[in-house]
Amino acid sequence: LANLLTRKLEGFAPLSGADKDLLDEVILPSRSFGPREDIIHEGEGPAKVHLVLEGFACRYKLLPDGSRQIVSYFVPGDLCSFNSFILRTADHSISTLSPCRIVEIEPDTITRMLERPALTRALWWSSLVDDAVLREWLVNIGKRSAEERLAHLLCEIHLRLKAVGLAKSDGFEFPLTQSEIADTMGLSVVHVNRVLQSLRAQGLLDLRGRQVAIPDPARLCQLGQFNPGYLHLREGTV
Amino acid sequence: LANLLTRKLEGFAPLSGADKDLLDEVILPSRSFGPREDIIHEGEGPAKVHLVLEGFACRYKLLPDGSRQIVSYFVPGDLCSFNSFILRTADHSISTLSPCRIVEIEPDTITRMLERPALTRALWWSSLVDDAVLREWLVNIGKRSAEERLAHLLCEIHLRLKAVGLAKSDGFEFPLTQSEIADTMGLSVVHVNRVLQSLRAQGLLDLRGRQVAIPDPARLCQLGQFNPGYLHLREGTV
DNA sequence: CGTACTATTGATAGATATCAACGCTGGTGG
DNA sequence: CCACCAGCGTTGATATCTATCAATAGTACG
Repeated sequence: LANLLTRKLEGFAPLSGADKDLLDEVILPSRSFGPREDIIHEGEGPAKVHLVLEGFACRYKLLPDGSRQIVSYFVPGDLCSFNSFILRTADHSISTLSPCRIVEIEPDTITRMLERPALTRALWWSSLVDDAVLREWLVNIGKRSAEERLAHLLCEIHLRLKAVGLAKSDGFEFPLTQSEIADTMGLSVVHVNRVLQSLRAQGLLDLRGRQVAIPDPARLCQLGQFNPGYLHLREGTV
Repeated sequence: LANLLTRKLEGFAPLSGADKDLLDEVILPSRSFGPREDIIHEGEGPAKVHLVLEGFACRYKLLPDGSRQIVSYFVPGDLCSFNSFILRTADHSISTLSPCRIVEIEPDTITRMLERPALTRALWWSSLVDDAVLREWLVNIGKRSAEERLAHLLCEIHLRLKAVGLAKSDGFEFPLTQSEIADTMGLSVVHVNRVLQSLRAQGLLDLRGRQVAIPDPARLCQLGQFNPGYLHLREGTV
């Protein structure tokens, strides 16, 4: 299992040996989290930066009526709370979805990383890609039907997981609940269930247990109007 | 008319005299744009960074069916295309909404700004706040009814404009078309029109011409579940 | 073997989109 | 100066999508 962070940051530009050594050091002590465990609570002050090594996590916001909107997923290789390094208080919470292995990076270490121009640029790039994903999610929820939304989401996750070597070309492990998918897509659980069945019936997507099968990725991309440009991956990784 | 960029960046932390001098120099040559004029096209390579001095602009993405989703607004003091400084190609377009006065900042100048730690941090902070706004938009579109959405949007713009001295406590200039609002909120024009009428009838919001009146901001905030924390403004500015 | 969460199904209600039409306004050209 | 035109706001009628409510069945887990 190579260094996922290195692998991800090199999706932007190659790093020097010294940079990679530092990254190897960064990911040393990792911690296990159970599923549905909060990592950062809304309103908390600056904290460590978190890096997901294994499992799925998410950023979410709670609404007054108790419902929640998930605003990002984190898959292995993703940095979660980089912004908490700068902002005074978190405006959202972060929690695991599945069991996770996570590195908690100390502010000092971050500072050391930011002393290296190539790393700084790579981290910056990475956070800009996160922004791009967020914008695409906004488009997804704002403009697409429930069926298109789900197709698009699964295409995105598929590609993101492939980029870190965690997906086969015809499927991947996806340990989310239908209710969590609903919270992500701004849909009700019932409707998510029906749309998933419809996709299954069309042979586009089979989500059962913690496993997704995508028999024909191209067809799913077409339905979801999925254009991977916003992920800013290098050619080889797509 | 003070330097809006300075004013905005000092919303994070005070800047030194030298930093402010540099910012004063940065905003020197500005350019006028008409309404509905594209500034950056999706797919273009790295370009200048843009700073809005006057007017409203937006970031948007086009969909295959020709409709568009607006994913951010830019008001005076906002930096538009900071990411194009790093990413290879833009995954979205930027265009004016109203007539605008805009500064085009050369990459060299940006580099000079980034040589100053306090400015770097302030710019970073600013982009993190943009992210936070984007997340809140996602919540807005994902979870709130059309009426709540519009209320929330107008509360946000109200506060953002107040932070740069461009709004009175009971209203502001808002030169957007109902169709542009619809493209922002993931709603149809017709529905936006009806919701606006309903809000007007409730005495919460009067949008006519290019002017918005908000007789009772507190009541509007309540309807929109608007909690300004995500804007990360300093106390004084709220 | 309960208990609790997850997936599923049916029936119904509500919100929002779509289609079509019309008036108003500001600008433009004759 | 007036007539025309395009874009915007508005209205009504209807269709579609998605939420909500309620109930049941499967599944994991102590």
